[in-house]
Amino acid sequence: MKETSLTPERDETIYSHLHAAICDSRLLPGTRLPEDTLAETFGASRTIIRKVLQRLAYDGLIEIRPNRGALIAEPSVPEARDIFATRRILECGALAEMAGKVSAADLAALKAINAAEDEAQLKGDRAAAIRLSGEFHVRLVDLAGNAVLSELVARLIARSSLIIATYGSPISVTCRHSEHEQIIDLIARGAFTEAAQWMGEHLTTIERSLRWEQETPDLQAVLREFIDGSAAGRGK
Amino acid sequence: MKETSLTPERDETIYSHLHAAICDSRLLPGTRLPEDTLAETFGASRTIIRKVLQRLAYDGLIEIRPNRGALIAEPSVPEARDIFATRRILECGALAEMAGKVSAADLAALKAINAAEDEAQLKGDRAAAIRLSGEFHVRLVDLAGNAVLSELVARLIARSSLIIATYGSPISVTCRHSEHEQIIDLIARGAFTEAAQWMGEHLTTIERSLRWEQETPDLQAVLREFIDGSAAGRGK
DNA sequence: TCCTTGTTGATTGTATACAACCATACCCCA
DNA sequence: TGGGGTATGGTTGTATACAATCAACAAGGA
Repeated sequence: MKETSLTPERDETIYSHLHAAICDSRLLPGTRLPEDTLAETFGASRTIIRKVLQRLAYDGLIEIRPNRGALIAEPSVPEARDIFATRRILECGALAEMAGKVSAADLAALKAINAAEDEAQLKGDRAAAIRLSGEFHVRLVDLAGNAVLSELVARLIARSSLIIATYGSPISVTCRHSEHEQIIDLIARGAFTEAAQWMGEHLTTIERSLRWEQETPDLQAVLREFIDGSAAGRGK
Repeated sequence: MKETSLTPERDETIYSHLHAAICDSRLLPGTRLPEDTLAETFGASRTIIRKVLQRLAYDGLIEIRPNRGALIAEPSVPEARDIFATRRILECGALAEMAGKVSAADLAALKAINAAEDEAQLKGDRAAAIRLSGEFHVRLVDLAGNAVLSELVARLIARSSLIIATYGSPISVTCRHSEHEQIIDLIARGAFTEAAQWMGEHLTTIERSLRWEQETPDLQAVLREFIDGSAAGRGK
């Protein structure tokens, strides 16, 4: 891959690199992003880095705390629920507006993505599986032919990968292959209402597979348990 | 109006000033926004102005052309249609999730906004009427209790004011008072499904009241017609 | 031991200088 | 007279220097 594009739009390439790294869970929530480090890494000045960081903050992928620097966002539980609820509204709405706009080639492209995701899952490539799963949802919404809608959904899906990185269990974090297949079949049959209903349940399934409770390491309780254990069992 | 806030977060205040000016149609689509001029006006350096402009560009309220500066965005017809279609999906979806969350105080607040809009309309204060009409929609969606959804809708409504500024006829550009009233009534009765349906039709009504045709002065056609007219003496 | 307070190092916030670029206007040549 | 190449002014793009801020640490006193 090109290391740095010397000519134009360095900020664009830096942005996409960071965006990809976050969505692939190669940069985990909570990771700090000092401007100097990034500037050195990408061979750019802090001015460029700053522009990129602001854009990522708008996307909700990082958080910029005044005077304290940027870090990969850690979505709160309410925020995560809101994101999935909004995705349900948007993606189901997209399906409802898709009637008569879907070609056979579109369906074939979706199937290809689905197959690639399946393969990645079998090979144990978790990052690729998550990325392809997201791409399936994005491409699906694209079929509605609404650029504004597509962009909103793409952003929410990027944030969803942060949610999965924060709350997902190591296994079964991504969509079940069969559910995507089912949606494709329903669209092929022109059953858009049923497809939308399936999509709603599909997203609910993903949301349910997350572990909301583990948030907040609960330092107090952990330490107390440790002290109790050492006090009752072996002396200090 | 306050000229400059000397203390902190100048960018925030500058942003909100510009945002308000755009949404109130005091800055019309196509207006150029040179960095120097803005910097001088607000008493800040170009660094601050740049940050604000990027944020406005992200909101879709201005367009930044590389090396050529920023200008108030002029939404294209397809973009405008997409924005309204997306609003329909989101606002109707919000209504559907509102069951059991609406208090009497919420309804009273909506009625107050509606009354204020009505008053502004009677007084002929077009800017205030547009602003209050938008505020009604935003506050309504807030009742769903989904912060992510609220933010998306708020952004789309801000862009809608640009659409109205570009394509709206001088009269009847804003929502009809009675339609907002009707939605409040339906919510008060707990008829959220009907309210969502009404909202959909309401947004379609707004969209239909715009004049899509006048966009693109159609230079080619105009000139050809002119030439034909002078050449043929009258017409074809 | 705990709390307070001053210092220090690192990091971000802002302004400004300079380079790059585009659009206009001008001039020369056919 | 018109077309094309070229200066020029004005505007944006980028880097860097400096100021402001915060967190961590150390030292002093109760």
